[in-house]
This record gives sequence, structure tokens and C-alpha cells, in this order.
Amino acid sequence: MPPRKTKENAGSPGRPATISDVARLAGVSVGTASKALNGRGSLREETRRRVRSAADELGFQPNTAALALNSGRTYTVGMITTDTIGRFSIPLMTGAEDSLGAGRMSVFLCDARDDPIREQYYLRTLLSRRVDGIIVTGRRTQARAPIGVDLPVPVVYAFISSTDPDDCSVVPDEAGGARKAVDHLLALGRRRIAHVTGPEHHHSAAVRASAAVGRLAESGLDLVGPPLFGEWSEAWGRQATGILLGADEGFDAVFCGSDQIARGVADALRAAGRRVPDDVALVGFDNWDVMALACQPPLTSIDMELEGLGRTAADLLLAAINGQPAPGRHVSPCRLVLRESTAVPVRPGATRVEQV
Amino acid sequence: MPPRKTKENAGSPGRPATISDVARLAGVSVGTASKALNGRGSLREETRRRVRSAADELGFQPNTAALALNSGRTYTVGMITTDTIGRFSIPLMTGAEDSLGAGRMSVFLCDARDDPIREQYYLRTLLSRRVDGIIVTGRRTQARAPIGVDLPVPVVYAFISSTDPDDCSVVPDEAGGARKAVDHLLALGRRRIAHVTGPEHHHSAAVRASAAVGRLAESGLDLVGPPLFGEWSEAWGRQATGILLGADEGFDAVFCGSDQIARGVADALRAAGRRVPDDVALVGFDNWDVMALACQPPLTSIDMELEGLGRTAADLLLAAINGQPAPGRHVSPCRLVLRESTAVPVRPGATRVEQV
DNA sequence: GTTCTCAAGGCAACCGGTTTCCTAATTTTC
DNA sequence: GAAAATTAGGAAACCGGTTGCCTTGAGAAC
Repeated sequence: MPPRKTKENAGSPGRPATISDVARLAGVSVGTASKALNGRGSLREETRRRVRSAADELGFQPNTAALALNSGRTYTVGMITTDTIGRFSIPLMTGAEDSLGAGRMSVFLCDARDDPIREQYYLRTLLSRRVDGIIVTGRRTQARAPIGVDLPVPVVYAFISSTDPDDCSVVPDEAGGARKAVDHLLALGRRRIAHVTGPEHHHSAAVRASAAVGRLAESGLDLVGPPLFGEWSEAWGRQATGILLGADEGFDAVFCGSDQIARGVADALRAAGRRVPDDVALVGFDNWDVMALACQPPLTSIDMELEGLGRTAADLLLAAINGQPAPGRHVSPCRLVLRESTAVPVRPGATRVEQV
Repeated sequence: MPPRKTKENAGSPGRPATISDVARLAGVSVGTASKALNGRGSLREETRRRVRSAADELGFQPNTAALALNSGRTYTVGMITTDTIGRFSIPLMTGAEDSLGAGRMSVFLCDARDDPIREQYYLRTLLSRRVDGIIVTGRRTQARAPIGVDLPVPVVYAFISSTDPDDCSVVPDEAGGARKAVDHLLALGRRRIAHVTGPEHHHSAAVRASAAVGRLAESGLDLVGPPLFGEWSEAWGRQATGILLGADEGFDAVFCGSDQIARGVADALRAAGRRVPDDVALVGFDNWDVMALACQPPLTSIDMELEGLGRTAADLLLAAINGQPAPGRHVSPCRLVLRESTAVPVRPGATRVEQV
């Protein structure tokens, strides 16, 4: 007795069933089979049923290459991370993939590793595969040269942006996030705020620092000392704390350019006997759970909502594919996430208000 | 004057050039154009040149859907992460993508988010797209039910493994890694070793713990106290350290089930006045740079070489696609990475030997 | 009984390539 | 100078679907 073919393995693992197989089994022509399966043409209900059950029996799945060939659409998009896939790319990818999957699009993943040659190679590959659109992401928010000019498909930049203002980019409002951090500290009554952040030449560090300085100026205040530019590391956070503690000026809050730096600051403050948040309130940036939650105490931080950013980018791309492009920079707000590093000590009768 | 068409934007952004366009421009038939571009048939060198330059001028890239249709191969593989894309998936994906890209394969990314429905949906999608193969990854090393039976394409499981021993799986040798950690501590002369790790029901925690216990037993030693099962968090590391310090037995080393736990242990030890590595040597697991390097002191750890694992998985998949399947579990070794948390204090005349 | 109408479904072109087979032109051979 | 051999390149089938158009047959209208 030959092996019984079930619905699941029918035709497998040999060659996947084609519509000709279905048509033959149902006793109709391929054209009719196609119409039956897609609800086109005028067919008897009984015929449609026969074709459908034949398709089921064979486990028929239309070959998307064939569909692509005559629809001109592949229902496929490319996602190029210009630098290595990392902590920032993941939520972006997850969000984008989420929206695209809902639109029945599949995603080609391309990791260009900061190599322009790889990038162009992937671009050619994607175009050759006739993707319906491309999402470009990266680790840095700094604007970059467009990935190509006059491309035959729409492109959306997510997190990073394109230097061409007519390209569609979706970026987090880092400056707004920095202002929210400062506003929060001011609302807590802190007036002597220091800023420790990453390299001065790093776009995010520069933007966040100048936004923080700007907001303080609006309140007639100055930062305690200049912004301390260094590395995006805990070690730098610890080191910078030493600098702050050694200076003449006192401080009652530190706004950090990243959660890693903030955590280094927290550790160094604790080692020096300063209490967080009582003596020094602390705000980080990124809301990276691994850092923010493990920090002692857990860290108030600015969340760039990257997953939402990825979803927005995907939605804009889908719209562009459908002929509704939305060129330009789309700035999406950051969110302040409150934790104990800025918690106001609970006083009887006081109500804790979350501000966003 | 009409916009000058350059080599880059020729034909764009309208419709991408087809081989018919190339043929027409070169004044030959499509068949001849195809032969010229692929080095087939017998053509005059001058004709080939004419066709090639026409293709260049139009920026011609063959439509891969058409290629797929008559070669039966799509040069495409699917990568399904059964649970959310995370810290472990990234190096796996990077490694796999690396090997696959070298084989001119493109990668479809599918994030199943621990949802069996999504997983099956993605599987159907991939099969409909006629991928040449599938890589299944996940966050946990525990064996899982096969993603499908009698699939028409080869499947390789990476990091996770399939419960079907005939499926091809590539997994890290976690037990071997744990033994390397214990061996290292023993070689340093430590005899009173404790173990702090994740949840008891978590496969990795169980495997690593029992391998550590087993290796100690081979040396006639016991763990200090039972393995401390808890969470994969720094907080648990700190808490477990409290338990260890409160117990009667002394300890001179802690092997931790993860770098996060190890870092919690390091912080708690320091807070309690114990020196690392002088009083207590510390080994982590995962070699997660963010944790291992920021730890004070930097953490000796076990690296599962996930990127290599991803590459291996991809290589095995490519081999299977080319008719050379290698069924079964493929175990790949872990590597001990030495850092200061187990550094032997430098004595004059002593040479530091790295052991792997 | 003849013509008209309409439903049902087959035929074939098409999407963009590759490849096989065949023809026409040129060169070689005697 | 005619036959054979070789070369260059065109025509068409094919991959797996979709779709417009045409054919067929049955029932309705006259």
C-alpha cells in the first residue's frame, strides 16, 4: 500500500503542487482553476467547490514568483541596516516587521555592517528582487547620504534620516526627549543639573546636550559645568562622576546621555556615599530595560519608542507603495519613563503624579 | 532638454528595464541578449559587447521572479525566530546571514513571537514563496517539536534543536562550557565553588548546573551548597550572594549561569567587602560584552560562539540544499574568555597562560 | 423551428527570463 | 564551383500563474 497522502504532506516532499496539478485533479482547465480559487469569472458553485477541495488535497500554495511576474508586485520589502544589527535595530525591525506582516509583506533582511560596498551590493540585490519598497535603518540618528538616487521603489529611513529633505525619514525627537528629562528634574525642584553623555562628535550626544542646555536657559538656569562628553559606557559614567564630585560646584541631579552612562554614575555615586535620588536625581536615555531595571535604584529614562518608530516607518512605506508618499522628516515624540532614580520620597498626603 | 539619463538612473524611476529593452537597444532578439549576458550560446564578441553595454546603459538587473520560475530555485531562505528577536538571535542571524550572503542567498526574516499560529502562518508564507530552505532559531536551547513534517525544503535548527533526532540541529555545547568554567576555577586552585543560575525548569540552567556538579564530582569535590536556582537577573545575583554569605560554608569561587547574574554577584560581593578575584573568583556565562566588560572587575565568561553557530547552521543548510544533508544534532564547543574576575594576581616570574 | 441570450468554462496571450532547436550565412574542403 | 562544415543568431517553448476573449450548449423568446 502506497504511503497515504494527507492534506499536510500531499505532494511533499517532492515538488510542490502547481495549479496544473489542481486543475487536472479537478478535471478543469488551469484558467478555470485559477478563477475558482480567486473568485473570478463565472463558474458553477459546484465547480468552485471541486477545485477548492482539489487544491486542499494537494496542499496547493500558489507560487509567488509567478504571481509577482504578472502582477508586477512582489509583496516583499527590503530592510537594510546600514550598520550592524544591534540593540537599536531590533525594536525597529520588530515594529516594522509587525506592520508589514499585517500587510502580507515579507521582509528581506540585509546587514550592511557599515560597509558601503555591502550596502550597494544589497541595494542591487533588492532591486533585482523587485522589492516593493525599502526601509533603511541604522544605529545612529545622524542624517546620511541617500542610499540611491531615483530608485524605482519608495524608500523610508527609520531612526537615521536622509540628507535629502525630500526623502521620507522617521526619527525620534531626541531634543524633545532631552527637554522632557530636564523638565522632569526641574519639576522635582532640582536646580543644579549636570550632564554626562557620549562623544561630542556623536550626533545624538550633541543634540541631546544642546537641547538640555537650551531648556535650562529658558528657565534662566545653567548646566552645572559644561556637558561632559566621553564614551557611551558605564566606565565613563563612573569616571565623569569622579570629575563632578571633585569640582567645586555642587549638583543635585545628573541627566545622562544613555542608560549605560547613568548606571555608571549611579554606581559611582553610591560608592561615594551619595544617595540616589535623595541627594542626586538621575535620568538616563534609551530606556534600555537591561540597564534601567538592573540599576540601583531603577532608572528613570527617556524612551525613544523605537518599536513604534519601526511601525510608523512601515506604515509610511506601505502608503508610499500604494501611491500615497509622505516625503520629509517625520519626528516622533519620546516618552519619559518614571522610576525610582527620580522618585520623590513619598510624604504622607502627597500624591505621585506621573507626567508624560 | 530632457533630463539626461545616467547609468545609475536609466529607465528609473519608471519601470525597471527588462531583457526585451536590452535586446531592442542592442538590436538583437531576447534569446540572444540572454545568451550574451550569461556567456551561453555562440555569439560574436562584438555582439556580446553591444548587449552588455546596452544592459549597462539601462541599468538592467534580471528579474529574480522570472529566474526563479524556470530554475525552480529562488536563492532565498527563510529564518524563523520562534520567540522574539533578542540578544541571542542577533548573533545567530548575523552569522547565518553572513554565510548565506556569500552564497548569494537572500534571507526572509520572520519573527514568530512565541506564537504557534504566527509560526505556522510564516511557514506557509515561506513555502508559498518557494524558499530553498529554512533556518529555525529561538531564545532557548531546549528541544522543540519540529516546525513541520515532510516539508519540501530542508530545515536547520540553530541554537534550539528539534525533538526529532533526524532533523538537523546546531547547538552549543553548554555542558562542555560549564565544565570549562569549573576546570578553569579548579586550575586556579579554587576548591569551594558555588553555583548561581536561572530557573530550575529552564533547560540551560539545568544542563549547566548538572555539568558543573558532574565535573566537580569527577575531582572528588562537591558544590558549596546546592545550585541556587532563581532568575536570569542581576537582582537575583545580588540576592543569591546574600544567601551564600549568610550560610555557614565559606566559598572562594562562584560560577554563574549568566553574565547578568554574575554581575549581580560581583556588585553584592563588593558591597560586602569581598574582593574579586582575590577572595572570590567569578565566572559568568554568555560573554555578553555589555555585562562582562562593564562588570567590576571585567568578567571571565563562557562564550557560546553564536555567530559561528549561525554560520554553521547556514553552511549546513546550503549543503542540504545542494543535496548533501547532514541530519542529527551538531554540537559546537563553547570558549572560555579570560578576564580579571578570575585573573591570577601577577607574581614576578609567573607567566599568564590562556587556556581554551 | 429558428434566432437570441446568457451562463459556464476553455483557449491563449502575457509577465520576464532561459534554453533548445533550427535556419541562414559564411567559410572550408576537395 | 559545389558540397560540407561551421558559426551567428532568431523563433518558440517553457516555468506557473492570471485574465480577456471566444466557444459551446441550454433555455427563452418569437
